[in-house]
Amino acid sequence: MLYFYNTLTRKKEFFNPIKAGFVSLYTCGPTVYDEAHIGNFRTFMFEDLLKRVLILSGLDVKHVMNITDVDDKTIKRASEQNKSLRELTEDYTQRFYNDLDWLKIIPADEYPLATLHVDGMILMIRTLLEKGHAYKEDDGSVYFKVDSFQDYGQLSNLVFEEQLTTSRIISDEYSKETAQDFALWKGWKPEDGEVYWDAPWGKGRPGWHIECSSMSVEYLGEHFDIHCGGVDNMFPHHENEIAQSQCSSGKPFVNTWLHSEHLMVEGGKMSKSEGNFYTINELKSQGFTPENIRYQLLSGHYRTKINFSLAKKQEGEKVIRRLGDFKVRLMAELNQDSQSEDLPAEYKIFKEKLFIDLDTPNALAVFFEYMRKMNTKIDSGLINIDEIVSALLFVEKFDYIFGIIPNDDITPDEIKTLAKKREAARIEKDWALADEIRSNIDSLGWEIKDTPSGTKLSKK
RNA sequence: GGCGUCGUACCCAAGCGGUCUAAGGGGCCGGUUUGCAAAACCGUUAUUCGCCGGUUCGAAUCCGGCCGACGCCUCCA
Repeated sequence: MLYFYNTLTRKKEFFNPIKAGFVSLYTCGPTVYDEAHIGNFRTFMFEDLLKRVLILSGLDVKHVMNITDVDDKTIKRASEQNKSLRELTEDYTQRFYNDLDWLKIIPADEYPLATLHVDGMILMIRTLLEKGHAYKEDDGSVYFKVDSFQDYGQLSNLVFEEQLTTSRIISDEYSKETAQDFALWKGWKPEDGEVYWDAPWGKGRPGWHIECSSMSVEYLGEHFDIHCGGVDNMFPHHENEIAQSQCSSGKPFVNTWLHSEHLMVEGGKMSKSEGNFYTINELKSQGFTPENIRYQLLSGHYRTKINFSLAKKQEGEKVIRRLGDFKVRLMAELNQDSQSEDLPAEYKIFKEKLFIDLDTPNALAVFFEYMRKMNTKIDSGLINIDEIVSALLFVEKFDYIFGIIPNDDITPDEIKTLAKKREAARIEKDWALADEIRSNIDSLGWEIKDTPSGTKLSKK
């Protein structure tokens, strides 16, 4: 039983896929004119979480994420750097994939590039023109006629007559009938250089919103289950997608819209135009691990603003170490065979938390309490093999969702050899030598712990 | 100006009218355990939920006002 907060209705709703057992999921991807920042990845991480929870619940997911590889910014950046549009966007797209991989985000099934799907967009624009939802301007641009779609504003809950005319609207360089009309097609201008496609109404390039409408239809059909993005995409991007898609197909577009809140940095929104952002590479060089970033991003609920902070890094390190130690401890107790495949009762509660609008903070709390309970049992020696096995199964499920338990043995041989020498010294009760070796290991960046189940090494 | 979110311990963060003398995590301090250290475990850290009123038998939770932070109103995850 899955429930999600649907932006369209502003309520938590029971999730019922269009086709039983299958979910069609579209998530707005990056504009590849620069490296993505941690704020962007908050959204991609949330979408990954959503996908993992859908899969955990037993559904098959088809996930499509677009890559915006043509727009004002990409064209501008390419020309500044004296590169072709293709060179620039391929580079940043690759970096984006690398960052996703590093963060342990499950890849989408499809990453359609806007530039390879212009034909579909032209078709959709033609339909909109034919149906009277769009009009051409003298410069070769085509605009969507917002007045022609009665439900415009339903997602973002905006009433346009009352809107303040902001400087951005006033300075809008395109001519159109009414301020809120938006571009489906942008007529070619000299600064676009080589970047243009031929359309029946003249050469130019697609507007931003049309790519998602067109590509989602192509990969998921006219009517699909879930569409998500950051809150800032609610308006205008998603609002415009709804308008385009519903007017062209005459059918409902998306059943469930999910939006993640912004990531803040020093109390303000992280954004490229403000210049206050961290890229993944910057965080890497600050010593962040993927697990630590995942912990920071997943320990708050996706619909609340969270502040990304270096201060929370220590907290993350501690939590990750505890979880890793717990897993190692369970493995060490795994000394007999067991046929048990049962998960502990707490797993059911854990799942229920996640199934109600991705409640990661409470799911974490459930797991931590369980972990404490199990540690106590192991301490007391009153644990049986079935409990160990089911705990390990729970750990596996837990980490499938959170992905914050680091991968196993990465200890270099040099350190292992030292640890063995120290073990020998300890058996001889040569504490001085044992301590000397320990401090030696310490200075090499590794920590040694003597536990009831043996000596353990971990990276500091 | 319009729409909207948030303000809970030293820090992060649940809570959505009674089970709240408020979960979970980090930190601090004290303890058990241990060759020492670490880990693990136990205890301690909010009679109180930005402030002021109201509704109610009952409010962190609902309503009103105020203060403060933040977001959207066509670049934006």
